[in-house]
Amino acid sequence: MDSINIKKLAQALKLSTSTISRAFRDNSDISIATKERILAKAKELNYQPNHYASNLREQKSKTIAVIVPELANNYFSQAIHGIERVARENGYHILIYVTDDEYKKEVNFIRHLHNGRADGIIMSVSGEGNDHNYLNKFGPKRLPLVFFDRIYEDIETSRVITNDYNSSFLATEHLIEQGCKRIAYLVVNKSLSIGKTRMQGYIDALGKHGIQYEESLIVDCSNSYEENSITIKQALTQLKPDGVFTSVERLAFATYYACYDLNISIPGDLKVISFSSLEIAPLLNPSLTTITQPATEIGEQAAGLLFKMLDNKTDENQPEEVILESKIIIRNSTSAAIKTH
Amino acid sequence: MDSINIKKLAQALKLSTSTISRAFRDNSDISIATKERILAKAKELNYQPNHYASNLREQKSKTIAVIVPELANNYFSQAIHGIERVARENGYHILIYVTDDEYKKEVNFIRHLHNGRADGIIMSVSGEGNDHNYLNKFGPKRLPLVFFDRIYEDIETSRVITNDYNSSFLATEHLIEQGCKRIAYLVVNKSLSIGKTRMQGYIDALGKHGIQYEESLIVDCSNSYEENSITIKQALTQLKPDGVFTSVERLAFATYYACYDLNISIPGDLKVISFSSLEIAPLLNPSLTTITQPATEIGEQAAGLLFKMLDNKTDENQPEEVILESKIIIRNSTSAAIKTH
DNA sequence: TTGTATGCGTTATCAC
DNA sequence: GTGATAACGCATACAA
Repeated sequence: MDSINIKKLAQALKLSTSTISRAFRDNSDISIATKERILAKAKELNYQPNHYASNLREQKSKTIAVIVPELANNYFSQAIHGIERVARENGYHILIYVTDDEYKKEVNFIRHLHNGRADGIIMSVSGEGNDHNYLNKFGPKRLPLVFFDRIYEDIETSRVITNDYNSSFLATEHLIEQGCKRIAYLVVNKSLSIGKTRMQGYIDALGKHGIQYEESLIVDCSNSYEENSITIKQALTQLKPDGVFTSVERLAFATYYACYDLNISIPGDLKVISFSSLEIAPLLNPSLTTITQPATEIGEQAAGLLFKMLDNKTDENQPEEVILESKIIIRNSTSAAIKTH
Repeated sequence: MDSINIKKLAQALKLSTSTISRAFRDNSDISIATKERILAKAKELNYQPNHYASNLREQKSKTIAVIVPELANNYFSQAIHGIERVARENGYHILIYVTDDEYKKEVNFIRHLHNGRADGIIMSVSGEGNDHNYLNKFGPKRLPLVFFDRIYEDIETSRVITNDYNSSFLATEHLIEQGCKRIAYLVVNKSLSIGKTRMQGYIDALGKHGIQYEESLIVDCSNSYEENSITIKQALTQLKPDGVFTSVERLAFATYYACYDLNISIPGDLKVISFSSLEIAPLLNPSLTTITQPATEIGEQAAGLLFKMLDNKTDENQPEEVILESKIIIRNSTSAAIKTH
């Protein structure tokens, strides 16, 4: 190996390795002169303390892992960006893991992260339907963990969520105010906690306005584009709703496509509102009314909570919960006017 | 520390650490019985070989770094997904670095990656305008590097690109065939190699069809949404183009917004085509004609090239170049018909 | 302020 | 087939 290391740098400077080491840590006392001499030479020889050796010594990795169900989704990419920003400020690196909504991958990732590779985990979960007690099996050795958006209710740990119940309630109410009487609710997985909370807001809003809740109007979709296309078209033709509330952006898109195909006019025949962080929602045809979550801020807050835990500023038995507000942005897809643009 | 390590596992089983170690590597000879006994106990105690110790020993990290200009962009998130998939298959982990298009961050990331943290780098560059010779300063110690999409022409290393010249030529020709006579070209940074290549296709297509190239029709935009909005509105009102070709998806969105504000009808008054990987381009108002790059495949191929290098299957002096084809998908934003929708 | 010695957790080499 | 030991590169306790 011709590569540089602390020993060679020490030799080149006729110093000991400990002095070199000190030059790279802030705390230790070392004369400014030698420190500068060392740093200069280090730069010249392109030396950097080996990350793995340092971390082995210090028992921490300055790395956090981010686990998300998908990447090609505006919400998650924005959230990750937020996490990235905060992590970078704190000198941390970020490992990315995508589960593709597969529970097994999630379990696998988490398990393999418990080998020192990461100091903490920020996750939006994928396996609500499954046994997620696996997280408790790590006992006190479990890495600091922060949930965001999609959480496991029964795992005690810090979390950043939005007020989904409220938003759903208001969204449904908005549709009602725009004249909708038969509002379908499209969800990816009814059993997901996020689906349940959002659904409850929908149900309660119906109740408040004296509209009978019909279970058939809950349309359970999947992660497959093709399947959803069929499901949604069936729902539209058979149930004949005059409003659709989708719990995920993807389902709003699918609804749009279905309406194009079926010649259903939005918002004339059908009004659509959706959870979505899409920045170009105003450019859709028609522009989409959205419940927009503060994705970037969610990421930042999640990272903030994790760093608090890493700094031992959080009582383990008192996980923190941050609840952020989403905004309903009304656009043409729920306009009471019949004519589209 | 109550945490588990190889020594404690060895004690618990009354075996030596070497035997334990062997159970976790594939090659060494070890009796099946003890191996299974070890793995079982390991699972029970939740033991995994410490990543940092292993990597310090083996001098590799099983980690690759991905550096991109931005995340909240369909192209990059799809590309990263592709990289992720291939990396995972090979048992590698992924570190993400976002430069926000800042050259300094890029240099900083790269420099700090040369401490063993990553075995290789996949990057779409941000600093074309600057001195990127810094990459050569590492000499033979430079980490294996693969460029994708945005590259430095003068750095010799493997790369995955699309045939931008061709696509631009065809895109421009398409606008001409739809009746455009004054086609503006919107670019983020003229000096970027990717901007230049794409621009040349535009210029040559004009030439082929006997249209005079006007430099004023090249509109140099920035990364700021507000600035671009002003720039584009000015360009539309002053230059009065009847077609716009944008080199980045973001500029097409900005053009749409500008047209909404200025009451310019697309495609009636102005036809728009853009490089874009947006999956919902059909849902825009009007649906957007795109040059769509195979983003996921680009990511997969880039990862593939990197692993080839890591396996020493690439001659260092013979970097590989993969050129993929983009597809032009014609939609309403370039329709010859006057009426939208 | 600087140097010496030790150990972080693992794996490879060499014995047995 | 298994065990003892050195070494990976670094950071700290302690000595000087």
